[in-house]
Amino acid sequence: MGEVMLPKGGAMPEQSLIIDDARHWPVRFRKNKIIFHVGEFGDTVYKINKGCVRLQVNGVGGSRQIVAFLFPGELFGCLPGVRSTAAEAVTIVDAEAYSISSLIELNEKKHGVAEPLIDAESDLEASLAQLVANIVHLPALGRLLWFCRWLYCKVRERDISGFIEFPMSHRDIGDYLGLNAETVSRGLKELENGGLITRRGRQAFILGGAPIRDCASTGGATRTTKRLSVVSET
Amino acid sequence: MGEVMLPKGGAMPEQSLIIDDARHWPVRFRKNKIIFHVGEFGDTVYKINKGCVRLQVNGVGGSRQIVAFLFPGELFGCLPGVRSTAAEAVTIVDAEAYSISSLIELNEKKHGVAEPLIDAESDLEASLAQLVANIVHLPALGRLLWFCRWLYCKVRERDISGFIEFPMSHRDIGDYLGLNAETVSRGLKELENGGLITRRGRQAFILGGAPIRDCASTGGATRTTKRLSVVSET
DNA sequence: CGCTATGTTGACTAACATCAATCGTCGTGG
DNA sequence: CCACGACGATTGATGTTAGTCAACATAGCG
Repeated sequence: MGEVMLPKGGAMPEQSLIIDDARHWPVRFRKNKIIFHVGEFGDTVYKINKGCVRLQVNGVGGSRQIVAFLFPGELFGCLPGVRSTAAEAVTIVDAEAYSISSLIELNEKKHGVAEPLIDAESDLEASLAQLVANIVHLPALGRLLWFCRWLYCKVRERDISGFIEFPMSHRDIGDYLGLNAETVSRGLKELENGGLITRRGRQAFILGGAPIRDCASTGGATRTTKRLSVVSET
Repeated sequence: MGEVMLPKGGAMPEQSLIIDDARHWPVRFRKNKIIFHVGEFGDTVYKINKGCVRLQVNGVGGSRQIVAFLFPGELFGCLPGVRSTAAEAVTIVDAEAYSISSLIELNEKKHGVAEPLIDAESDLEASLAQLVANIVHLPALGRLLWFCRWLYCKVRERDISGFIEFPMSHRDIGDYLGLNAETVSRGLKELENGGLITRRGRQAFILGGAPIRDCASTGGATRTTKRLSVVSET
């Protein structure tokens, strides 16, 4: 109780290999390309090889709510039927596409095919629920810190000094966390001032010097650690 | 674009009858009884016959985030494996429990068994995404009006004058909409003053005199209809 | 009949959205 | 190679909304 669940770090492509016996083909999407719309009928499952995908819905007044960012090794579009969210490429995306009919066929011959798909949807629901909880109960700084820690677990590509890079814009981050781009900018600056993250250039950062789980106990950030500290009680 | 999706009104028990060939048994939960916890392994699907169930996660600092309210005819716990949310009975609940292994078995003999389950999860994801979007982009009054309209579609039990009753407390509503109980109370009062809803006694209400789709154009509420009007452009 | 949970109302405050202006970077085309 | 334009990031000033704290009312339940 009271802890914030971080997704299991890193992609697990080995688990998804079971489905590779089904018919599949490579696809590539350019930046900001719409992969599928909300409400359209879908019979294709995707597995990301490279890049970052966002799932989103169109909110009121043309606003956009991003509900998930997906990274290599992850599956999306696993439930056949009407798409409950839209999918767009944040960066250039290389993915494998699987036809659902082929997966169903395969599932009848071999058990365990459906499991990665079910797990993917289960994870999506869990992370969505956590997202709502965090948006509602954490202040802007807390949400940003949570996002940075989450991203740090997800993104495996690091440069020589351990920096990772934001694949998405501040506006994307804001549309995910329920903030606007200005607040994202201010918040990241404040986290940097508090020693919780370090930035270099435009969009590279690592979590502050200490190990991840201690990040809230480092730094003398005064008011920042008030409700922020709750986030790191893993 | 820009519209708020309301869930398809009313329960559709006839669709779920396909799964009734699987092994199932009646269960009853008392008010506030925990049906399953988040993170525990689940091999049971439930179909509500009577009452109201909430799905929720425990947020930071002991706070609670409700992610869905479910009503008669609806299924929950459809994905086998680890529960991504907890489930609790809002009222006394009568439900049917189905063992997943029995459903899987049945699915191999007869097609279409999995569809109601998949649809249930698809609906859950869609409504969760809409919930996030509405929490982020609508002010308190807008969220409450959206909730009332949604409830009015869902709850089929009405008394002679068309009133329906809130099954859940103001705190529950607040934990769903990202508001606190005080704001819920104030907001409902303001909606009533604006003629958008009518209350009688503690928790009964109907949507204001006009047909539902015109509810935002009725009433002279001045500032209320500013961003509220967007909600009703169906 | 009292206790507890829930709902209501008021005053105050802080956090974040909004608007606006500026800067930096990248990509394109002359 | 440089000029231009577009997009994203940054910074500042200001206002509104809803959270918080507190007190009280009411209903439900034993």
